[in-house]
Amino acid sequence: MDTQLRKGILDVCVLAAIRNEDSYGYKIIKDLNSILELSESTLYTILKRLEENNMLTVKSTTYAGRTRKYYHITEIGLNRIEEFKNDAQEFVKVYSFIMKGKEQ
Amino acid sequence: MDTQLRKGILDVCVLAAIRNEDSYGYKIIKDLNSILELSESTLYTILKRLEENNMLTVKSTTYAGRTRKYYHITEIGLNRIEEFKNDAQEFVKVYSFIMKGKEQ
DNA sequence: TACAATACTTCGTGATACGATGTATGCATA
DNA sequence: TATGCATACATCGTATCACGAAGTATTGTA
Repeated sequence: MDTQLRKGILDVCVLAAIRNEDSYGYKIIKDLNSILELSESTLYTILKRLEENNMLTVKSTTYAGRTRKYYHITEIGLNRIEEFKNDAQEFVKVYSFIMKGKEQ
Repeated sequence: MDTQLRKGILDVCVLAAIRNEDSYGYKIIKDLNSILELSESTLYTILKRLEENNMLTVKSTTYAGRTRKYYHITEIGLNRIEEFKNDAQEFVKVYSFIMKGKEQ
């Protein structure tokens, strides 16, 4: 997929990956893998940003001797997903324009 | 619309705006206005990039004493629009994942 | 004689994805 | 026991991008 378009959905994908249950970096990558390939550097950059924007909270734990950070979505994060619905509708409108060369 | 998502469609929108007939900056803004607001600085940046990427060609003219640059889409530009179709399909897949929390 | 509309240009800034690289542990297997 | 792979997170630097601000110049209009 085109890099720029990708940028528009990565954030929300990560939020969606932790919406139903808390998860951690490595698992998020595996879970998203079938729908969207994503490197570690990219994911951790996004997770950091999402935390700064209060879209998720972090809890550090230790599992089998390894550090593991669990991410939990916040109300603001859930709202972000909802807003994406509207954006997707706009996207479809613009898509129609692009394909048919005319609006609606 | 979210800035990042916007970035993913701006290029293709501009290409779509000149697909059926050559056009110039000021007119492109007016034409796209109903579907997508777009400032001059943004558009001219995009047009320059599209030219550098050989997605369009430019022909300078003078109309009523004012400089007017006509942009003409190339084969590569048309291909870009076609590729966007595939990207849009992927987008829809990812959208389903985000909304339903599951693939397919 | 102002002011709006037309038309294009340049500069600087803040976001962003991502490759490269690094650190550290547990586990299988040769 | 040594090697390599999977797990797990972190940081740095770079390229790309949209966009506001500001500027230049002409035509038409109130």
